Amino acid sequence: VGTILNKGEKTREMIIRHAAEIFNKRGYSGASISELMEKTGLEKGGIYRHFDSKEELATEAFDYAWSQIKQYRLAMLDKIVTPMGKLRGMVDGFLEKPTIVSGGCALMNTAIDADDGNPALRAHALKALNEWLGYIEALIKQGKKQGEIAKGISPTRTASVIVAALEGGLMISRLSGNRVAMKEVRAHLHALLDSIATPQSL
Amino acid sequence: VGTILNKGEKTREMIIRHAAEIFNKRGYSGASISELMEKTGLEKGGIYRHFDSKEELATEAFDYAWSQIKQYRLAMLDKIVTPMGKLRGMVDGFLEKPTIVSGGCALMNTAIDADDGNPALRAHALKALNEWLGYIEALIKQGKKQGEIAKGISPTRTASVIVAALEGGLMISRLSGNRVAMKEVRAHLHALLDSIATPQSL
Amino acid sequence: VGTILNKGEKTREMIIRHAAEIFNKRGYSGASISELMEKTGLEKGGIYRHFDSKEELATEAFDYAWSQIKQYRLAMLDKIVTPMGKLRGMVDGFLEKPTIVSGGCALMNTAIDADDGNPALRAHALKALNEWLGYIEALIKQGKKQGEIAKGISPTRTASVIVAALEGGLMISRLSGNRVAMKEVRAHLHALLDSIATPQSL
Amino acid sequence: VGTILNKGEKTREMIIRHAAEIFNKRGYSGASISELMEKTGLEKGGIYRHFDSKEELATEAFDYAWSQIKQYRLAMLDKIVTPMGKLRGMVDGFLEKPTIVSGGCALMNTAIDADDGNPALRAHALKALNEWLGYIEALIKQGKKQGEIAKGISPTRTASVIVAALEGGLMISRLSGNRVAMKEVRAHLHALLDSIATPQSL
DNA sequence: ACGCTCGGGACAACCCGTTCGT
DNA sequence: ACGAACGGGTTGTCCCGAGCGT
Repeated sequence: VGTILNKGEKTREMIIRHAAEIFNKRGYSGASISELMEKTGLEKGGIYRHFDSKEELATEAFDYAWSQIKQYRLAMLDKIVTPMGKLRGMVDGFLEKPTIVSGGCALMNTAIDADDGNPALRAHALKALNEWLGYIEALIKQGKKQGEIAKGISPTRTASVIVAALEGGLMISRLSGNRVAMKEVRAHLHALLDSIATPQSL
Repeated sequence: VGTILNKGEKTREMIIRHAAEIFNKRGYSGASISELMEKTGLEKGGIYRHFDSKEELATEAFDYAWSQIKQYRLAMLDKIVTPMGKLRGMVDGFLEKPTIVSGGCALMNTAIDADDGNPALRAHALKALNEWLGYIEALIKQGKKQGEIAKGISPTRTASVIVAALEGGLMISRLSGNRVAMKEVRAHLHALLDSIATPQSL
Repeated sequence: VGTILNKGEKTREMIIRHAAEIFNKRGYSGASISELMEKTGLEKGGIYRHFDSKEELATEAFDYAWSQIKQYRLAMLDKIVTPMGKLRGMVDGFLEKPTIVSGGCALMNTAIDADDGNPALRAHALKALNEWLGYIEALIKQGKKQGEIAKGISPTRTASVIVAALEGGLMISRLSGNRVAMKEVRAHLHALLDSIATPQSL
Repeated sequence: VGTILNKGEKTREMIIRHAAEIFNKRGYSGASISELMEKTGLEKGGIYRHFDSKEELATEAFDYAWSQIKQYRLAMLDKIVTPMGKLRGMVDGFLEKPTIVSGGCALMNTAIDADDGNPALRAHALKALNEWLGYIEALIKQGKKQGEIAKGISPTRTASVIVAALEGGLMISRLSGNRVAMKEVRAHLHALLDSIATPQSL
């Protein structure tokens, strides 16, 4: 962002950008270097100059995808000030734009793809998940401190439920080919948020 | 089950059984016929005698996995009579035994794996999903008819939320390596079920 | 022909009939037992009961094809009495019906297919070729004896030229997709036959 | 020829050279990439780098074989000036060196091999055939213009007959294992050429 | 005797990720 | 950054035999 990159670094970033999409669509073993060659216009040698192996490429691609997702989702919540507002905005954002990198949610895709074998990739996905959960938990705590959210509410539970419902809803919607499940999940989560808000904050 | 199978049909079923596990663990393109050869003890000729292609094998393997899951989950709920009881049992069953076929939930795995490319497999997963959603919706309707569930409750929403939360929770738990998320989701869903129950039924 | 065949022999003959067509179309290595299975409606075991190997099948199929060709071509010449008439009839017959077994001339196909490797098949083709050449040579000799063909004419040369021109013409015609070459060859061979006839016989 | 080739192009040409021989000997389906690997000393990857498929390899191999044949046959006729002389030289050349690429005449082999299925290869063979026929027809026309060949002679017929007889004769000779038929055909074609020559040119 | 069911194992064509010299 | 080559992997087809049932 604003960083000045020399030629090699720009190429590397360009490769990662295309790789992120390919890995997200095809999965680790379904992705192929040849498809990456086509998309980037580079030869194999040109790719392997920047990465030692497919696995390294995959992890960097995931990190890139996740950083894009974070950037987009957080930017959306930037102008909202209250924790509760941010939580509602996050839920709505998932319905409006469920997919940042084409191919679905990179976190879920990678989690499912890497959970048997490929521990390196799995670790990166886990880190991303914990960032997300942690962000929500922090919002809950902040909301409680600010009197916006009731004292008894468990940050862990709320975070788990929100992430689970959003991801599960996205999976259903993508498989069904419609947004029905996502909309239902959104309505449910708004109701959940209503229920954890303090009376005076409503 | 009690069916009498001749030799070929037994072999075919044995292949599918192993294939279900392999496909569920590795995904479609990560699965290889050679691994299936090792597991079954058969040579290629012996496998391809029963299936025309990897894709046919994959769809049959998924169908088998799904039938196993249904059978197990439904058997668990067999002795429960009320719709609400069945719903609670379903939620609890997911925590107690989240995985029937090793490698995770075959439905979610296949949904994620097949959503870009492989429309045949995707169609089978979609059918399974709709069976599940439909089963829950039917329980809700039945509960309403029996006065156990409040009239205003939307079967579609409830079904979507339950499935989404369970699957999303499972994804989180598998990635985290612990059952925290699953437990939180269970608690949340029980609260949801409490909230849709009629006062007198509690 | 008129022979009474029991069940096994009838099946065997039926297999050969289909095999002749397949081998003639696809060549030895291009032909596959599975295609033969489809055509015959038999399973592999049912085929291999009657033949020990693909090679045996191929040679028997060729012999069958050649016998069909001979039968057809000779029957056509049956009512013609003079040697010269038979020669002209043979040339004309090639234009009218260049192919008895579908896929082209079995003799040429097999000769080309088997000339590198597959000596058994090659031997059968050679035998067939010699039969044909011998038949023509015999006609020439008979024609000379009967005063229909000039004394100085070489049977070997005439036979070689006729067979070569007919087969070469057929190859050209099949490749071109039209009968031009066959017609030119026929005209030429008729001129050749004119030139070897004795003056009084014309 | 005098072209400067870089490494890849040299390898590619080397592969084609070996492929031409293999395809000419074994036919399309009888040829195998493994044999090509042995002959070239390359591994699979090294071959498939230069060609996308067996079919592409086969057509390029045929084109190469045909170019070799043309080059040799035409070089032989280079010092001969009259059309009639070139025709006689062509006929004689076929007896002296009937085969340029080992395995027989690539044109006839490919024509027979590809006439059922493999339309791409067939098209290349057809093009080659038409080049040859066209070359002879051009010689005939030129000979007529120069008064060396009688006016009434049909170029098409003469070309068809010459090619048919040569190819047919070659087939017989290769099958018989001797040159008898080729010699007879040569004698016959010389007589044919005598007969179409104008009196004064003899 | 005949035909089918089942399986073996070699081999087919082709693509993979990767390395290395230039 | 490319171009060339490697070698092991992929799915799938080949021909064939052993054994069962009719």
